[in-house]
Amino acid sequence: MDSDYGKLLDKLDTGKYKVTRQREAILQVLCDHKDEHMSAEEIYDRVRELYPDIGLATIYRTLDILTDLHILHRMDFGDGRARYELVQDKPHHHHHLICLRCGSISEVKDDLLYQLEETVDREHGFLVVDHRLQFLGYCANCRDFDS
Amino acid sequence: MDSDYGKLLDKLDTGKYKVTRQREAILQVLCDHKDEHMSAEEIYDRVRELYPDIGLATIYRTLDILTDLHILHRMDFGDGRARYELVQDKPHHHHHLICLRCGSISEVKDDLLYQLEETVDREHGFLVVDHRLQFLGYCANCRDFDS
DNA sequence: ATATCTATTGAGAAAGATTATCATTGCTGA
DNA sequence: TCAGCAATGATAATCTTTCTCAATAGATAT
Repeated sequence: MDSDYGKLLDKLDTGKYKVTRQREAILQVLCDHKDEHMSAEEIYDRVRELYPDIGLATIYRTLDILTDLHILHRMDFGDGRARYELVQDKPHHHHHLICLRCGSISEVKDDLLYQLEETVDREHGFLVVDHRLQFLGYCANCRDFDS
Repeated sequence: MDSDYGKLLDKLDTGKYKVTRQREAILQVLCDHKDEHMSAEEIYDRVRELYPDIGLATIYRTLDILTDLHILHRMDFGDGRARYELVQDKPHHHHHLICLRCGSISEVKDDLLYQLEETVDREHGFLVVDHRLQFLGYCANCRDFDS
């Protein structure tokens, strides 16, 4: 485990921000659901099991902070709400498979895009710092259904 | 020109939908600004120059229809609003370069992703029907600035 | 042309996610 | 203990998009 609860706490506790019980609870939830791509609302629901009186605004504020600290990645899958994912220590580039039927989101590892980024730099003078690649289609469970 | 105003009108006039003056004005604007990636609000502002009394709801409704008819592509660049692009006759796959400084959006043609889609099918059983690829970085004009 | 039948429209309300406001709470350090 | 200040919770506000509904306008038959 390269980003368990203890390490996340350390990343947050750098003097700039206080380690409060609300923030601890949020980190705990993120850590317990590493592989899901939760929305703010989903995180909110789960944090309230640990800290029932937390406010939604605190969730949003904390997610902003964690994103600034590069503890979290904010992603947009086009469903009208942001989703969050823990940043891994080794920045393994991966892409997302979004099922158009059941909405499931899974991942593919891949680094094939480096050559493409070079082309973009060379031919368009565009300096790439990040990319987003999403495949839309039907997952293994859904591809054999009609509708 | 493979998708000028006349052709667009024909695509809309298939019996399922009526060709109204509002819809004509919207098609005109889309046609006159082919290479921009306009939001609904931007389209609204431009259509009002041709048809001042049009309502915003009509813009949204028409963009929905045009998207259903595959005349338009709805895209999400993560800035909190949908953007639209005319579908070209030949489906040349292209990706978007989004400048983090000035917000400009330009395009790269590329088909390098086919092999990746095959891999995704073979190794994950995921049937790809579309993809979204966006590069984030700094365009030629902005890459030499500090902030 | 006229009447008729619907699809379409415009205005405004409503929804849903996110951000801003502000009084209150609770650390922290002298 | 007290002062100072970051953090919090409740709620209002914002922003894009969708919904509702009465009024309008296009197409067709007369």
